Amino acid sequence: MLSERRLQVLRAIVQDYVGTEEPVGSKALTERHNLGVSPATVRNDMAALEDEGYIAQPHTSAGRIPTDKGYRLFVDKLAGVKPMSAPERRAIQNFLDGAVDLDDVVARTVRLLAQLTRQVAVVQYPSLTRSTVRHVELLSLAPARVMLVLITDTGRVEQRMVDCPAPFGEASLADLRARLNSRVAGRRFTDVPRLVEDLPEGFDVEDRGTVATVLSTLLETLVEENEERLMIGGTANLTRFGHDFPLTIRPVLEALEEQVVLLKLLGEAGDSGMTVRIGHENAYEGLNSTSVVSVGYGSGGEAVAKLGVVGPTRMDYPGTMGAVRAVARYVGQILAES
Amino acid sequence: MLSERRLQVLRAIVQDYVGTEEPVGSKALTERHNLGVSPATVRNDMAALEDEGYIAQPHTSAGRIPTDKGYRLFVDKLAGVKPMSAPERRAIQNFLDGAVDLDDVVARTVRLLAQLTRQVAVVQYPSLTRSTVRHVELLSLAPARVMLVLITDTGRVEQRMVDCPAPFGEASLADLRARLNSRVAGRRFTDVPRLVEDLPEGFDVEDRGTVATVLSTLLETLVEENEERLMIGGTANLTRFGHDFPLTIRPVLEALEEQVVLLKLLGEAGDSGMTVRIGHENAYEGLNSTSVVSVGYGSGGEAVAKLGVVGPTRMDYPGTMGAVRAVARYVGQILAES
DNA sequence: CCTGGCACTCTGTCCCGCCGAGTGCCAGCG
DNA sequence: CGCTGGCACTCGGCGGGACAGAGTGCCAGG
Repeated sequence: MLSERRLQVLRAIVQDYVGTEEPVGSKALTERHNLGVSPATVRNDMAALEDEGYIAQPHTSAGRIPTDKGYRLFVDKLAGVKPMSAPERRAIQNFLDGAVDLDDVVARTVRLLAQLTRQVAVVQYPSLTRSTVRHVELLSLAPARVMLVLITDTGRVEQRMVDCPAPFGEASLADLRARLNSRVAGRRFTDVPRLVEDLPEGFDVEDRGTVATVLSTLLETLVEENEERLMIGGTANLTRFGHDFPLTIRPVLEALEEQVVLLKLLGEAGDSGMTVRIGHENAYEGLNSTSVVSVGYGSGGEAVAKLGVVGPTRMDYPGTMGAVRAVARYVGQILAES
Repeated sequence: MLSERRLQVLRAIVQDYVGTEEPVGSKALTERHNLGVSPATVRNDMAALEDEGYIAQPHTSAGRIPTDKGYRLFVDKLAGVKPMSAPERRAIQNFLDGAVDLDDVVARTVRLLAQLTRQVAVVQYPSLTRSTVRHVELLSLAPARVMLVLITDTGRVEQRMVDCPAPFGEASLADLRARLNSRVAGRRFTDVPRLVEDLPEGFDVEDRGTVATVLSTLLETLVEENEERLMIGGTANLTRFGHDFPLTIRPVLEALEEQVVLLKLLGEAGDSGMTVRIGHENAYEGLNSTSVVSVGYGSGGEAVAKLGVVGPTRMDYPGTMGAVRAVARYVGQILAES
């Protein structure tokens, strides 16, 4: 167990290193933080912290920098979440309130997060899985061709074309539309399969095939759309990454383009509360020198999707976490209102 | 007027510089291209080319590099468009054929372009302006609340919420839906305003306000959606930009995030044929050290949107132009089929 | 357990000199 | 008149050496 002062030293090292981007030495530490002890003492503490793996030296006789393990301890025990100031909160709210539709909400959220944190922002579109059906519309485009439109409570619209096995009259279509909506409107997506299971039985034999086809397309849509979309922004902030540029930035840009990677990344994060993944804690190799701060957001108390930022492990964790949390909260409110 | 040989020298300089990324000198030129003359002669030619502003020296006694003006001449007069090889064409076709919907087509196109050119790819979604209406759907969500869904022939779906000035019955809604579709289905977006102008007149007085509201929302959607969307990819290729990294790359990343800038960029490009904007020819300052190669694409003979790539002025113009042209052609085919 | 002192180790940087690539110019040649 | 070889000059890049500064580890004393 580390003594209280050693923890303070670690905290000071993290703070200074985040601020200056340079390895921090014992003398500078005692000058900038009044620890009440001499540099020599701090040196002993640093040696201990290094033994434990919390900090490291780039080379002999250089200052120390925190390791991933050091940041982890810092985040878990030494630093809180820095709340946004009142003006900041107002600014967030104003900015998000201007959104006109779901796309706009997501787009604004990305911009906002990127600006607030000066890092790369990632926002997942509200997931279908946890949302509910507002309406299902069926349109006859040709005798044996139906367009299926699915509208969700988060304002998202998905459409699919259905080729029917047999011609399907307007009357039957209207009938199906009515029955379908009465069963699934307002229900959760996950419940839909169960709810429509026996629906074909109420129809004429010659229409059953078509009904079944439409239903299976609907279910397909629900599943497929779990291949969720996301939006990223603030990549220009990557230029503030470090000096050893191309090498660090390249894999990050690649990762950001691979939506699959990002979705997995967000998916792995805990479902409730804020998750911080530091450096090598990220499964994807290209992100080993970055940290990901993410949190779920949603219209009710329940999270429907996640958002977060990707930045260098050397980031201002309290500030970033504060911004991420605040933005998630307000986005949730906006979604609940609309 | 420049002599034939001087043009050859310019061409050789561009080719070598693009290949090596290093200023090219007279000796190296005579060795790598058999111009049939001595370095001294080439030096005289280079001096002339420099006087005319086609090439420049980074410092006294260094080799020459092409200027924007030099690239311009190269593109206009000295180099053709390098056609894709047969296997490449097959690969393009195979890759694009796998797409399942419009989003997928665009996404695949971006990836493909980025890979082929090893640069940043930009693909504009097919514009609504030039496409036609497939169907307009109206859904009653509440007595005085209607959802408007617009489906285009390119498979795009847009939806808007409409708050009506007065309650609107199901029967009226069905009536409006039917009349609206009979007028606009299959018509071009640009014709819609004219076609629906007198529609409210056929309705009861108490419904006219609502009908007008719905129509104006529809028209709004058409206009607003001219704020067209686009997709970009291959930003990781920016890392191959040059040595003076952060300075060059930052404004480019910023420009890429500003969809407005990009749309303007594509919009400024000529409507027919391929457009190449080199360095300072780009109005946006952040892109002064990049070139933009763009071309329209579309399902018929007509362009419905544009696509292109953004790369360093020092790029392989013939190859890039060939790839851009080929991709645009195949995307057009895909759109025509679906 | 903390402190001041001391010797040691590195890195980053500046300076210098050299090398090589490239140039411009000129006189000569076909 | 245009091409060529030769020549003197310029300049950036690179390697070596010296130096300063920051930081460390260790030790003896309070």
